[in-house]
Amino acid sequence: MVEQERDPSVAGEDRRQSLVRAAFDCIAAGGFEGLRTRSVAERAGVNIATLHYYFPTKEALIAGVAEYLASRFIALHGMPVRSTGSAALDCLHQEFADARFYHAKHPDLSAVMLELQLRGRRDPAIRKVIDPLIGHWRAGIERWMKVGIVEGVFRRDLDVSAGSTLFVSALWGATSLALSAGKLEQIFEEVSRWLLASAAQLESKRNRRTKP
Amino acid sequence: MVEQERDPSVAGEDRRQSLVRAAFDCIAAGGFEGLRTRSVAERAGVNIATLHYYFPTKEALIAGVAEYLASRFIALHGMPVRSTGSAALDCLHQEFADARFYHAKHPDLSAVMLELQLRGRRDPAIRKVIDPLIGHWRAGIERWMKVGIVEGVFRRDLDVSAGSTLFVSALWGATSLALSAGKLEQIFEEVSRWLLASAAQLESKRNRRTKP
Amino acid sequence: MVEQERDPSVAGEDRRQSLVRAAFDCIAAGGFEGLRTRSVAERAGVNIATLHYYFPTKEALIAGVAEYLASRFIALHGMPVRSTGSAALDCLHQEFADARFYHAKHPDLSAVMLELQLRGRRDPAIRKVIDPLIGHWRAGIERWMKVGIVEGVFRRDLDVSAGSTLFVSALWGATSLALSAGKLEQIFEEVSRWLLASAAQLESKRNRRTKP
Amino acid sequence: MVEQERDPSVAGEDRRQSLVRAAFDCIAAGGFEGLRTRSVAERAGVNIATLHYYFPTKEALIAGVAEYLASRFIALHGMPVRSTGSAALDCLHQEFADARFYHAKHPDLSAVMLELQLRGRRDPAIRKVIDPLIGHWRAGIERWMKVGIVEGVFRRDLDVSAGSTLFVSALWGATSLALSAGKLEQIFEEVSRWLLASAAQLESKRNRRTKP
DNA sequence: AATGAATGAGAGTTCATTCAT
DNA sequence: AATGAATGAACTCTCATTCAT
Repeated sequence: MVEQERDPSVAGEDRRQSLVRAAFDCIAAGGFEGLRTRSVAERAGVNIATLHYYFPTKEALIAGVAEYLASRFIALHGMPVRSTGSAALDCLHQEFADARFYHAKHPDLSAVMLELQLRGRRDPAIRKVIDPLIGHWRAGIERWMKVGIVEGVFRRDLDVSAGSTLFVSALWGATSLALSAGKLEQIFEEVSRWLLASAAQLESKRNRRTKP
Repeated sequence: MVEQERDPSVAGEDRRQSLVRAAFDCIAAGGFEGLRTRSVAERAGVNIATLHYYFPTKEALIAGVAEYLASRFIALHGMPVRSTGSAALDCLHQEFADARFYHAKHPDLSAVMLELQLRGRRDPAIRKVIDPLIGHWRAGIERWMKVGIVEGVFRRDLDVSAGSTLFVSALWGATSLALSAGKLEQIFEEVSRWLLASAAQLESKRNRRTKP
Repeated sequence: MVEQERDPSVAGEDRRQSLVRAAFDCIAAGGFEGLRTRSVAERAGVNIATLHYYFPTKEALIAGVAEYLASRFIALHGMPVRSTGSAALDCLHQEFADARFYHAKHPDLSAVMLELQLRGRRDPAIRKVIDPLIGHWRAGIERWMKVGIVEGVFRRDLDVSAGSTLFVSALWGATSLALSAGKLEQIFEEVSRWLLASAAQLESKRNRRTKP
Repeated sequence: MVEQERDPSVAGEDRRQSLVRAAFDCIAAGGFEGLRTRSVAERAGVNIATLHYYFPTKEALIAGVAEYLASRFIALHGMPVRSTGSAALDCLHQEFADARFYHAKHPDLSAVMLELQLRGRRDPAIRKVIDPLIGHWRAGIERWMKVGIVEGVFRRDLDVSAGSTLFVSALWGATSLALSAGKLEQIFEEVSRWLLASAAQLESKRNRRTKP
């Protein structure tokens, strides 16, 4: 995505970064199947030999992409959702908002994420980066679910371990299936119904949100 | 998975099939990234030129795999789950059972499915096969959700369109993230809590299931 | 040396042979240091991919050259020397004549032999072909030395094991140092003086040879 | 063989020397085929660009190695052999002792010598260094052979020109074929028989040597 | 229907060399 | 004097595809 013209002032770690970014963009555009070191070098505006100066092998470059993705994944967030009165529900809603945000503004991010995760099935080096990322994500969800229960907003009998796994699975599947922003919003409604202590409570929360 | 030894009596459409199956196995084993026509031909026990006699290009072969997958996906099912008294809940439970079944007995099926779906992002020919497959699946879920509502087992206010999408997303994500059979069973509990008209009703259903 | 134009009638084992010969010529011309598979393929009049169809790796090609050399080394001989009355002396003289012959008519043969032998220091696969070749050669010399002793032409106290080793070393060194044909003839005189039972006997033999 | 750690106090001509020595070691270890300027620079503990500051091209570096070899070849000697009473025979015996010495203690020296000599076939710059070296060596042998004749120890009819060539060829061949120390000693016995005026004389010489 | 042989294009990687600093 | 960064050219090897048989 980011076009990178040759720039003599860029050097060292910056050049590494620009190569990783170029590789990232190439993967986003054509998947691993179509990833060519020459294209990456070209996109970064350097010679193919320069790529190998920074990354001895293609694998090393891909590992660099995985790390880069991890950093971007953590850094980016969609617009904050309006409060429902429950910090927990807000937070989970935020996850959906982020997914919409990625889908709309950074489709490459989720594309590369999916590519890496699928490749991770056969590449332990990638698994070592991606699995913790997803694990960390799920753990965060689980923590907020506990908060929601303490808040008295979520069901008492919610199994936070299974629940967070289900939540992550659903969001992952939605990303994988490339659901539209509208669909994402719709299914969040159902997620709310699943989590909230009562339908009545949900309604009161929603009203507060939509009529502030 | 299916070992295919060269058999002189096999001819015509059968040879096509054996090539598609070989390609399927290759994709299951190494993904698209590692798919080599030579490996496919070898696995099918024929010459590489023979492969090209039946499939002019690699793309055509892959399209064949997509169609083959569609047929297998519909045909296979896991062991039937025990009845909960609700045909609808049974059916959705069956979906989870099938996912477990694929995961355990036919990991190649879900692997190839995931590969194809991801590739579909860049390949309209594949999308044309995979998207209807998933759409058909979701529609089936939606129909059963309606039945569940009519049965009086599922919540009245369940949005069957969003609900079926959420259900499919969750199951797809679970497959993609390679959740264990145990985890799958756990998250189905939460899916039940989400769908059922009341927690009490769930309990009564569960009791009937576990103590028949 | 042998230019090889693309010839559709050439196929199978013949093509292998033409590739080996081309590699042989390349090594003769530029040593291992300058051996390029592309040059070999070009010289054989085929595509580089064809070379790899017959020889999966460069190493395999080199092994083929070693075997080819072994066969040529055995097959070729210089003009037969005039008899001195001693079969043994004639035979050893013949060895020198062969060396002259190689030097004059097949300089590539000795060049490749030297290259292979030097490479053998680091390449067991080559040693396995070259060492037996030299060993076989030395054993032949040793046998003839024994004959010479029995004939009464060679010294009684000649140590045939050390002697044959010395003989081979000298001839190998002479080849390596690229001695001229004239020099080779001269040093054979000294070899004769070393081997023969007496100087007188040598003279009488030589007279018989030069004045038949 | 000579490990050369980066030393800031080393400069100018010394740095050149350390690079040449590093190149020498690399050739000894892997031959010309495997000679990489980067490895040489690394071994010398300097940057690859520094190597090119001192040697504009790889060829120049190799030429430097050839000269370095010439200097080392002259400088080194094996343990002095016990006297046989003949200075000439002692000297030739010393040559064999030196060959054994090189073989045992400085295998790199003979390895590089062989590599250079073989490369000299295609590289006039190397020939210009190596040929005089061997010529000088042969001339020395020839001088000692003359001394041996004057001493009355060597045969009167010994052709010192051919003889010295034969001697050098044999020793060169022995080195090339990597004869063991034992074999070298054995073949020297035969060399003695070839050179000495009579077998009786040899025996008397040997007795004097072994029972001093 | 089936194949062995052949290939053009291109893959990842290497290497001697250069250049700004 | 010395170097990190950069590169063009070339390397071995691969692969989908073609073609004569």
